[in-house]
Amino acid sequence: MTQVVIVKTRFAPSPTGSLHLGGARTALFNWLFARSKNGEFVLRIEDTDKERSKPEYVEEIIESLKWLGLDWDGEPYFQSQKTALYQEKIETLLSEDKAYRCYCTKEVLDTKRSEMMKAGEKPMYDRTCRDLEGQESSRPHVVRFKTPLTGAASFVDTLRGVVEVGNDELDDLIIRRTDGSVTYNLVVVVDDAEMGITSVIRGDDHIANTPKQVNLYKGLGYEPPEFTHVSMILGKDKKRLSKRHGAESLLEYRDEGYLPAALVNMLARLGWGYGDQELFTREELVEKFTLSKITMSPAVFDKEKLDWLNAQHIKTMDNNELARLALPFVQKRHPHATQEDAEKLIPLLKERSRTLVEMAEGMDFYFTREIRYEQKAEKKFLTEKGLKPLERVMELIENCSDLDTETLDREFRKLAENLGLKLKEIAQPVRVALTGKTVSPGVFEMINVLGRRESLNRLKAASDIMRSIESTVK
RNA sequence: GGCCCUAUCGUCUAGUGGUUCAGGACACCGCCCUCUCACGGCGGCGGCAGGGGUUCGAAUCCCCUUAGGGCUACCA
Repeated sequence: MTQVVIVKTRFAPSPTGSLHLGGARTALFNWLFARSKNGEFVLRIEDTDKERSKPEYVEEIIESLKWLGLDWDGEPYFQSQKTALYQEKIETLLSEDKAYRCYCTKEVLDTKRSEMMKAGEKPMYDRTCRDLEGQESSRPHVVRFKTPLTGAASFVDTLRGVVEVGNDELDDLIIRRTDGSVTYNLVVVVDDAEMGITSVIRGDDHIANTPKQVNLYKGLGYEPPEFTHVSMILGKDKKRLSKRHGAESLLEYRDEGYLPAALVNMLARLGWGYGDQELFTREELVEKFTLSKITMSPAVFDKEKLDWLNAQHIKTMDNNELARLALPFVQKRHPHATQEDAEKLIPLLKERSRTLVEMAEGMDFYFTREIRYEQKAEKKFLTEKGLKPLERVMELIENCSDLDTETLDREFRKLAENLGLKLKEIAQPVRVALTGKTVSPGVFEMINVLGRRESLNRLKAASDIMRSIESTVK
């Protein structure tokens, strides 16, 4: 009988803040590994810190993961609901003499620690209560795990190989607080083991915790899983990413008009590579992802590269889908905009927008009734000299049988030639007339979506201005 | 302080002892394309942190230094 080992990974955030880029990448790697192996990926909320855990953060984390498209198997698991299990494990450790009650107060511990620091010693618990006779459960106490006094704790990291730390470096860690609540190191071990997690993929800030946890695995009679520690994500100043670096929460990127596909691509390429390939779809990532290709060194997050990636994904995305994602951004500027409007305008903007915000801005011309001319644009292009050509353009649009871009292109060129002008000499004034700006989508495309009536209205308005200049001059 | 982790262009990375005076991408700078802005195409700038070993041969292996990061909580 062959035993098939199914891969099972987990993302285990503590709901003490928003999901940030580092956490999102950890989640992504766990998700990718599970999906690439046809395994399971579960979401576990580590809410054992009652003080700092907040339900709204749980909501935000879930919303972020959904936005990225990282779906988990089953229901989210909350550690706060599994206290009985943890208490049972602690009682077992106690009864097996693998843990003990410690009656030292926090104050005593704190002063001892600072004294040790002052004396230049290792600030460790002095194990006063480790071998105390007669353990009273009625007195206030914490429960500490009996870390072996000799030997070493080691584990295999997928990327780094064997990591070993002498047990003399390790403290007797607290596994249950005075108030009876349980602590992180105990709980992760129990859960990872009980849930059957085969591969723990987490931030390398946990690498120093792992040896302690390995001792716990042994003490509880569990087999440790495979560990993979992923590096941190840094800001431009090479410091750990924080508010100072701009967007901290993943949802801020959503609100700035980035595509989930682009964020996933970005996060994957930050600390992982597949030859020279830069652009990946989610499916390709699942297909090509391997743990061994993860980089161990910390990576600096470069927003300019995200911009580029976002533009690339915008360019290749299906128009309808893109319109759906862009619509909220358009409606923020123009509340009456519809899905149809967005779909009509997408082709004009998808080649020239880096974000959905830029895309929505680029659509302004379509929704604006009264064109407000930029001063520089007006002065340069709405001139007396430009009046005649503009009038000819109006005639052209009036008489043009079909306002598709090919016809317009052909007719505009013909007109330019007849007038002895370059195409740009008529295209620029028309652009200003239609948008008030010198930068916009192509004029033929704009005329096409605006339609004959509206295009003529705008050209008429511009020509009136040009005429008034003419009369002032005279 | 102690312990642990990391180190290729400004940034993300390819590279796992020899077809590499180190390849790609972003950014930047030229040129081309062009109705503007973009897109795109072509080209350029730019790197193995430093020092010792090992080896016929080192970006690749080992050691030291330096730099950055983490842990050292009744946080996770």
